[in-house]
Amino acid sequence: MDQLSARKKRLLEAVVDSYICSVEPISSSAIQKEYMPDVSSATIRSELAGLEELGYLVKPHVSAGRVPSSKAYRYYVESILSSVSEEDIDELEQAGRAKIEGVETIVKDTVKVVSDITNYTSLMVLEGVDNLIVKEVKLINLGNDTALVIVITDAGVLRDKLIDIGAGVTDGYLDSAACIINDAFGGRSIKDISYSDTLPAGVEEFKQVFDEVVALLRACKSGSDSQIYVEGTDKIFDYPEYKDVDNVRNFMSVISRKDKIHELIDGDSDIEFSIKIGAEEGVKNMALVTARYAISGNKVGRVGVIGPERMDYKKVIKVLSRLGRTIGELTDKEDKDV
Amino acid sequence: MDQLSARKKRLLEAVVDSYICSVEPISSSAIQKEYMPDVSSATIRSELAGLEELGYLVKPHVSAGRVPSSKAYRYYVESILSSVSEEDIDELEQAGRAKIEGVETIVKDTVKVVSDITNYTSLMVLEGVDNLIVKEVKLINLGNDTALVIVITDAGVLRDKLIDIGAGVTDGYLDSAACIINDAFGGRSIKDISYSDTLPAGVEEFKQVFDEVVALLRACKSGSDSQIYVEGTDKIFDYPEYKDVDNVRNFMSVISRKDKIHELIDGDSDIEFSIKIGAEEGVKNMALVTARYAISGNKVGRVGVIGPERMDYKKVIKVLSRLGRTIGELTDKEDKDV
DNA sequence: ATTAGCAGTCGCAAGCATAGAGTGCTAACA
DNA sequence: TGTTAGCACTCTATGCTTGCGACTGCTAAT
Repeated sequence: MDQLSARKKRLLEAVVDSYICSVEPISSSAIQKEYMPDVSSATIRSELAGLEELGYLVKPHVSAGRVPSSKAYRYYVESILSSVSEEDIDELEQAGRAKIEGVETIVKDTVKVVSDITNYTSLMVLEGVDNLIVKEVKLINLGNDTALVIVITDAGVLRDKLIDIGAGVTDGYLDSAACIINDAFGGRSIKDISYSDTLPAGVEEFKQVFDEVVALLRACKSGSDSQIYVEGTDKIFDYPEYKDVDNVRNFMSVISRKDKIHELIDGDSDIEFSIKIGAEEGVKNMALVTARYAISGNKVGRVGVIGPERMDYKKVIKVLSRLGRTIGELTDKEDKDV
Repeated sequence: MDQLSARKKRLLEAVVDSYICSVEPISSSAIQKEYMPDVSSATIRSELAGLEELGYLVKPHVSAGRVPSSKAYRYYVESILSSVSEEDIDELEQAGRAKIEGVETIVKDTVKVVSDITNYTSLMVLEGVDNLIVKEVKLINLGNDTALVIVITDAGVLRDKLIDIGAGVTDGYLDSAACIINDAFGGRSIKDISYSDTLPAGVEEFKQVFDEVVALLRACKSGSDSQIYVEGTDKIFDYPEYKDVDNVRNFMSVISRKDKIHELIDGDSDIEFSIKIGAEEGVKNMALVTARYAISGNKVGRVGVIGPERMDYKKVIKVLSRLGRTIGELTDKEDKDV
């Protein structure tokens, strides 16, 4: 990142701030009035020209004011982040609730709350399930040759699924199978489980069930099975950039394609804040801000918002960095409203 | 519905058909060329004027052709339906799969398939869960003072949820509770279960669990808990009417609000095809076509599509009325593709 | 280094003329 | 009475011109 003079920095921030709220090109005189009454607009103009040359600002046309480029937003965000990280970043964390609610409920609540307080479309990606530890696998006979498999991890119930078992299976058979499976997998992390896991010798009769469970656990591994929750899709219509159908379409095509979202945040799973801005980072005319999220101490994925490139980064980052606290207050409040 | 002359009927259908594919106002001469070369455009004009007076057609402006009104679409659909119902309406039905897949999976698959073959946004509403019969309720101790409740109905696993149980609960306690609960509810339909159900005398120790289960079953009753699945949201961008952001916004506001969708189809649960067209029926500039759907013989809700007012009703109705068959072929095909 | 002043550029809205599409009406016709 | 040809009329869409307003970039003076 370039080294800017103090004044250029202030200027750049002024442009971004102004633009974020007005969504119209910012002129030199506007900045002078609101931010720097002590220098003339001409001075500001020449500084702005410098920032433009460096790629931070763009002119829609020659007689218009300046608009921040994606690069400007990135710079802007950088400075917000550096000040936040000194202050306070909580690990975004939901403890306790996991026990009673299950992962899915927490996720849905969280997404809703984030969308409501930021007023942007929010999303949550479950991943990093890899690192959860299998506490127990339960097999429940449902009759009709089917059984329900429940995987319990240290972060709560991870997944349940129906599997087909052979005809005439008894509860006793399932109990034994469960024992064997728990002996094999209990205490292991999901990422360690693979198709090369095989039955211990002497209990070949449980092969079918065993294999089904292995397949299920494998399917939990990141990618193939990871869920994405989106909330507040219609919030984007509040923002003028989405008066343009192309932008809306673009937006929809991102949030409705799981793989696209994964592509965007893949590889950032260890980063506190992952921030993607603009076409160069895969989100044309948009920004995607996500933060790491944990339930009962286990990193399970990322929460964040997606919206216009000129989104209110300060607010979003603040909300995300305090989510653990905020969510408690917010859900309490909502319970009363409803 | 008005009684139209045979020629007016043909004419009206011609206009709707043309408009459905061109999405541009239809002129008298265009109709003459394509549908009625045996009469002059002047004759057609005077007939069209009649249809306009009856409210079936609208002119965007005086020197434009005609565009069908919502009323015209309703008439059009009526005639399609009457011909279909004579032919073949299968009960939309998924049997067998329920056993192994669970309700949710089937629903998700169905919605996807409908969206893919119609090329419209499709949705499915689970309701009428009321009529399912409780086969069994299972309680599974997960440790940490929590238990998993699984409700098994004649249509498969309906719902599972974690509940909080008192400390120090044993498996035996849960087994006994399950017995009592099954004695109370087994074989009954969900709609019959209410808060006035109380524990039999002499087993007050199970009150907490019992009450939790009642609450859960109550929550399954229509409305409070009914799920809506939507697929293919971005399909609408293929249609020119959604070049207009207001329409998109409108569309989004419908499909992202559960209550709105319910409002629209509430009361139609027994109707084979529920078709809502235009503002007068709650969907401005849109049409919503849904059909009854059953899993293993139990009516569980409705599947359908939502799209522009001038959607391809023939195709949609055909797809929906044959869904049972189609879905089999389609999913087979997809499995190969993927 | 900063500034005032000014020329230059561009977008945007309004005004106007024109071409094209389609209708409604009327009078004649079968 | 239903149908038709012909014509006047209306309205949209497009392109062109013009003037205004909003900025900027440059230059010369401080």
